[in-house]
Amino acid sequence: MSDRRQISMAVVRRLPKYHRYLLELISNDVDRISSKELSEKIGFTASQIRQDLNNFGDFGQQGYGYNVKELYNQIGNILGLNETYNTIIIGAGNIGQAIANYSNFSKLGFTNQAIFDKNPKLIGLKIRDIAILDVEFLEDYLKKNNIDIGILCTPREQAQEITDTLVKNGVTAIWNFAPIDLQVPDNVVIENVHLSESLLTLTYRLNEPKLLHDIKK
Amino acid sequence: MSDRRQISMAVVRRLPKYHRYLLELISNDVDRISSKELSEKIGFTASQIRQDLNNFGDFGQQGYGYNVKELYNQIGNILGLNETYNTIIIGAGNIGQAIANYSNFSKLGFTNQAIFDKNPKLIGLKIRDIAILDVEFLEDYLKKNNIDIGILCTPREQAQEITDTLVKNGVTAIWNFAPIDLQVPDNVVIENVHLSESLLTLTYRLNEPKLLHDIKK
DNA sequence: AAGCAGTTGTTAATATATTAACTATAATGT
DNA sequence: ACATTATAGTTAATATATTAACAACTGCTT
Ligand SMILES: NC(=O)c1ccc[n+]([C@@H]2O[C@H](COP(=O)([O-])OP(=O)(O)OC[C@H]3O[C@@H](n4cnc5c(N)ncnc54)[C@H](O)[C@@H]3O)[C@@H](O)[C@H]2O)c1
Ligand SMILES: NC(=O)c1ccc[n+]([C@@H]2O[C@H](COP(=O)([O-])OP(=O)(O)OC[C@H]3O[C@@H](n4cnc5c(N)ncnc54)[C@H](O)[C@@H]3O)[C@@H](O)[C@H]2O)c1
Repeated sequence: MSDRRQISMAVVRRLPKYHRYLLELISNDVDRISSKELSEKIGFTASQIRQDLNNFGDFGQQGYGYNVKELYNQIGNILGLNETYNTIIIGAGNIGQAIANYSNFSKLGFTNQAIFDKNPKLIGLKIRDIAILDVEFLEDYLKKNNIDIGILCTPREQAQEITDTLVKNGVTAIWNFAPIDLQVPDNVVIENVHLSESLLTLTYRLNEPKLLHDIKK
Repeated sequence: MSDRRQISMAVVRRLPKYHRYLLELISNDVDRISSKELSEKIGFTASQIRQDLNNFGDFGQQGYGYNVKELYNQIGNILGLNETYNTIIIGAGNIGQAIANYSNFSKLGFTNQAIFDKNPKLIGLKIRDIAILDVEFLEDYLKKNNIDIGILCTPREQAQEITDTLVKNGVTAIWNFAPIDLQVPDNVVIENVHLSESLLTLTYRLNEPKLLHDIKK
């Protein structure tokens, strides 16, 4: 019987970490690993590791453990890395350029096909051989090209409008760096990278001891 | 009695979002808001909002709701934004420069005091008036200056070594962009921004419907 | 001034996530 | 071949997080 329980985000967010640690094991020529050993490296409990993996299949073998290479490939497949992805970046500012310049994403199967901006000073420039195009042509471009993921790097004010254009033209995944919660239909997936929020959790924790001491109930 | 229960990260990660929405309300001249109204905007349940806030104090008033400005300030204080922070960036590449160029952090009280790199081509250049220094002088610099937060933007291979230098010289908070789990003593707080992991959760979700259908139990 | 509607703080119930315990099985050594 | 050990998969127990319920209180209306 197929089993369509949806996997919780808590589990999903651990998967890339398994993937990363398994790659490290491969590069150290480790062939097999038990949940217990992996537990000690990765910092999850052995039980959690077995639970997590079992959501997706029986990848291990009793008395033996997991074959590192096979598990790495399986998790890669679960994460969708058996496919390749066409991306575009909208907003060629600080973050947009940083992402465009990062070469490692292509190793994972991501190909950035275009960059869009509205600033005439940027339009026409190239980043790693990809020209920055006028955002005016975004809709047109989307109609002619099959884009899987939109990487949204514009200021907050423009983010929803760009999102609407992306969604209207068939993009179903958005990696969003703007500090806003985008409105999209149910079939579109969004992953937010809210850097300021991330930074504020750090200052929270820096001050927490003092803070909790001061709270009187 | 003071009450030192430690607040769960689930709660802490929601706090910056409250802060952001409250600022938006302020800029829309909204004076007061109930947990129910806020719930509709922010997308948490009203119950959760009241629970979250009550961890830190009695900020609302029955029959009235919350005073927006006051709550905004309270949450700012909880997040440590009543203090200011000196930061340094280590690694002046794509991400390091993107962060250095971003002007909004200073509005929140973060002052980037220096940038370090080991690439001679970068050393001496300036980003928003801050010179890029030779990382050789990092330790020396830390001994002479009071730095609250290290922003780690080097490649993975160098990240632990830089971390050790930071920690050894009194830095107790690290905002880490390198794809590695840093080892630090208990008193040091780390916030990871693992961009590749974030992107992989997106591809996971793009493929999830097909994936779960294929899993046979 | 009294009563009603609205809303919090708080406690209780439920749901979810994590950890532990157990069972079945495979690998290994004698 | 058999016994022993290791270890996954799975079920059960526990812990955590979320949601719901409700009593206490406030502000507003009449
Ligand atoms: N850089 C950071 O460290 C940082 C930190 C936190 C949040 N963010 C967020 O990330 C996003 C990008 O930040 P950034 O620092 O790269 O900003 P940036 O100003 O450097 O870049 C934004 C780019 O978007 C372009 N743009 C504006 N409107 C556009 C439109 N309609 N279509 C296409 N392009 C458009 C601008 O011309 C600019 O080049 C912002 O929303 C910002 O709030 C950035
Ligand atoms: N740019 C991205 O989109 C992206 C995505 C995912 C992860 N990351 C991670 O973020 C980190 C930075 O990425 P990037 O794209 O900015 O890389 P980058 O190569 O552009 O920049 C790294 C910088 O660190 C400097 N450096 C190297 N060793 C150093 C040392 N010991 N001390 C000081 N500086 C040193 C290099 O000279 C370089 O300027 C990396 O760990 C990378 O894996 C980046």
